[in-house]
Amino acid sequence: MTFDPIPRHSVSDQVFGRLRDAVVSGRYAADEPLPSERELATLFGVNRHAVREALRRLQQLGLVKVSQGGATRVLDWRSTAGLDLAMVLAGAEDVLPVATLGRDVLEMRACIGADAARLCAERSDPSARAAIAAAVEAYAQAVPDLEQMGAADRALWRRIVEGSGNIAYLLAFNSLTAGTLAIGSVPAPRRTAELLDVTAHRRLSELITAGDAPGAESAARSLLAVPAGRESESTHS
Amino acid sequence: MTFDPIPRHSVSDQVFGRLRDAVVSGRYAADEPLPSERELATLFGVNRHAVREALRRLQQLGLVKVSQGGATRVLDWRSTAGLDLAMVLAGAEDVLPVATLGRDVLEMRACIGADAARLCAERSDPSARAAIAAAVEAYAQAVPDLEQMGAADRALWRRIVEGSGNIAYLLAFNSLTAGTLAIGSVPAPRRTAELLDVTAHRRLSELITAGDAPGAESAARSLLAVPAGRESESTHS
DNA sequence: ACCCGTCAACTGGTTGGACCAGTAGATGTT
DNA sequence: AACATCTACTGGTCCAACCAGTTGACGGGT
Repeated sequence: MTFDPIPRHSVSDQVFGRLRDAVVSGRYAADEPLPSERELATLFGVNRHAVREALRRLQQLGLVKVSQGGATRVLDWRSTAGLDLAMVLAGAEDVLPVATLGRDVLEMRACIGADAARLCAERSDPSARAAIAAAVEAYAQAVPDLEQMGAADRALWRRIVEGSGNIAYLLAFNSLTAGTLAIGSVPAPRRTAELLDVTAHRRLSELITAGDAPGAESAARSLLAVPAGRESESTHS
Repeated sequence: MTFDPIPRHSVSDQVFGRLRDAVVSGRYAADEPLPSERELATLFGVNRHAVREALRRLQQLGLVKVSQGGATRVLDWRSTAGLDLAMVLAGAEDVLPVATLGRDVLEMRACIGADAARLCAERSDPSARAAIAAAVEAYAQAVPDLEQMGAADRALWRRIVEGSGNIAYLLAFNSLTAGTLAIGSVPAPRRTAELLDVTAHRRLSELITAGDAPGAESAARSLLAVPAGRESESTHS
């Protein structure tokens, strides 16, 4: 039994969360002006500075556009927000109108994972390959404990993505694994099956070490394949 | 000749830029504490609130970890930053130690574009396919003007990614196209060749409309293929 | 000599209020 | 109706103070 630290959100964090949910859930239409900073401050019962810090973060995410003199307007996040929104969306739970986000993340994970494995087999250096082999071993060691295997699996994929030498893939990997999204919200049986397939993981590592790019790609692809049909269950209207 | 608006950065924006560059360029090692907010404020000659807003944005990007009572520590952005860092990195120019970022973005674009085309052919609805066909036409209309073609091309791909129904792909697409990164910093001759191939674009649209998933995928893949070798030139040590 | 509680000197978090700067709409003139 | 102007907003910045945690040094205990 492990104790999770009690989450202590600062005032501006909470304001951020509220505004994020309001924007993402579509309570404000695109281009609609948000209440003024002073107004939000009184509405939330906090100081204006706290509101400003929250708005800065929303701006950073691409959810709003603030402009001096004019009102702060809501943006259409589908066209302006970056992938980082996915990790912050995990905290929004079923507020958002996208119940398929879990499937989407898995699909992207499969797509990038396969290509990263290919590139890794193509151009990783010996030390990176050694790290991958070691990660596979650590993964095999953890075999009975599912939670531990999950962590080891993630560490292994990180090594592979690092080995691909593609910074964009690495950053995307971070976006996809951060938050409890990919891990917690999709504990599907398929995920368990993937985790248990130690042999396939070993084989993937061997293919990469052998420099077999097409082989590594297809091995990774079949390992990460998203189960067809049976979309993740929706919890809202 | 069009006039770009003169960029007017607020104080906190500038502080953000400086700190971002300092962190990304590795001037601060991972886990190293940043100077205190009060100290930074006097160093930059600005108010503490401006520094705080900048730090909030850095935290949002995954570049630093602030904790009350303790110092604000720099994180290893390779393991904590999300894909959004890519769009902000465009402003960092040659500050960062990764000269291959342009190639990386193109690789990821190809990877996601191909899978999005596949999914789009698989499960897009008629209206989405009509939008794609229309976008192709608009693209063909712009044929002499390279700049206009670039814009139309981006609009077309957006339609395709939207048609894939994958939110994660859409957000990643935003991350990759935002900033002048993918567009400006890689005006390679290859890019021009891709833009001029109107026939291939038309064919891709037809394959999607026909619901030919494998065909659309391979068409997209060959259209987006990143040129081998000849890494983007480096402008720093 | 070592261990451990206490306390002071940091750190970030929050508040209030004041003023600057830019925008947009109402106002009044032509 | 068209236009300049002026006012009442908007966000941007600053100051100054205080709250709330963390850290490490100091000193009394064992």
